[in-house]
Amino acid sequence: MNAAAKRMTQQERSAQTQHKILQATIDCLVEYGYGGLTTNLVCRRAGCSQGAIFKHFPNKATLVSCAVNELYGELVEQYRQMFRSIPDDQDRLKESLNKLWELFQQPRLLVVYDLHTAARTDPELRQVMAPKEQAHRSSIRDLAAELYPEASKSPFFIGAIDILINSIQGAAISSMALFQPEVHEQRMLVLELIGKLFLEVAGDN
Amino acid sequence: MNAAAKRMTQQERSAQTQHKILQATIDCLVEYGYGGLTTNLVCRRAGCSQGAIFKHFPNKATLVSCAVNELYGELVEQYRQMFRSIPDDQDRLKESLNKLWELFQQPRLLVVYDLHTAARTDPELRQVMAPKEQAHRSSIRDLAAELYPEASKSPFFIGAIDILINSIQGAAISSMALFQPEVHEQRMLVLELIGKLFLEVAGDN
DNA sequence: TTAAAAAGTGAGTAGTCACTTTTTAAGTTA
DNA sequence: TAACTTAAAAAGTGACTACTCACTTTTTAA
Repeated sequence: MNAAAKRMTQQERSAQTQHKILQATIDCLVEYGYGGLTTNLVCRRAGCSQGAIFKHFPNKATLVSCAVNELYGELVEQYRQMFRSIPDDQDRLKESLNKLWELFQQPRLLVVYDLHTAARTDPELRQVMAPKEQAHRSSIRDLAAELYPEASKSPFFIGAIDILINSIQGAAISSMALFQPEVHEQRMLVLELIGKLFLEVAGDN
Repeated sequence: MNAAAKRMTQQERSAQTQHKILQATIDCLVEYGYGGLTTNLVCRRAGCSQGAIFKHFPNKATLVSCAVNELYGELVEQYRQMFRSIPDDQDRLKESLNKLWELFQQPRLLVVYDLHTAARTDPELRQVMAPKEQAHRSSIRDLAAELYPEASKSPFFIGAIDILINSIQGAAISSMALFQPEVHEQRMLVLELIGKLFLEVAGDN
């Protein structure tokens, strides 16, 4: 089959299957959700045996934990790249909000909400998620402060960022149960209002 | 045991156990989440046999669907009562926002978010949740329009309500994974900002 | 009083789950 | 090369799942 992968060191071999397993776990989370995640599905998608999973990860909880690590890392990197690509002109705020909205609707982030809600009744998962979400939030705040240094001095700044994230996040979650069209209609209104709020905050100080 | 419950009509008997089962289902959803819901747990909490569940509900999906119906009904009734109790003075807006925040943090509503995220990867559940959430949202909008008739004429009104709900909802979901303190600190800031936004919308027209 | 109907019971079924144990293959070192 | 070590595959294991079914108990109708 795979003619390219011929001779590898044990370390390379091990690292490769570990990576395959983690990516497969994320894929399964996207497709089946946390509730539908099984080690069987993961190993089939990774193209390895079930035993291989337990060779690298002592149990399912650890597997999920490591996958979450991987996922958050990828997401934060994605933000940085995306925001760096926004030109520094008048429409920067509008562009930023638009991009952020898109980012928060993407399947990979929907998984994060899935994990959050599951964490409510799963203490072990909660312990994993708490620090990840903390770091995630503050990296978004830092990014916003970098982009809008003048606004970041306002005492309302952090609050405004949190409203922004929460409302985008809340919209994303509602849209999981709701069907899409209405949410998209609302998008413009929501973004306009948040924009207003932001300008007010920025001018407040 | 239950000396009071002696002679009942079949209809009464049936209705009573059906109600017990639905309440037990909601309780289990609160305590164990959607992912941890089992018919075994439900029947033990309801104090009946597992067979009784399947006498009244053809399968687990239908059981959950009926429990969701019950839950949403109770929640909407709760809103109405709560908002009616707010005095019509200057601080009404602030009071409303405070109450709303508390409402959305209560365990029974956290279950709803759980169901929303589960609905993403569970088409059957999604079909159940979609109309319920639609009705839920519009009943909140109606309630807000009743309370703030002048603001409700603004073209931004619905958008503002949605930001409000989404951001409170988003905060509630983050707080499931996060630990509590930080969220509570942010609460005042968030509510103050949303209040500003509201006043602006109200005066906009 | 008695027959029929409805409600409720609880052991049983097939299937799935996370995880283990045993076996085979691949890579490393003498 | 042969002896050894590690990785992965294959084949379990027991616990738990939703759901069923033969049966008992309670209510209704004749």
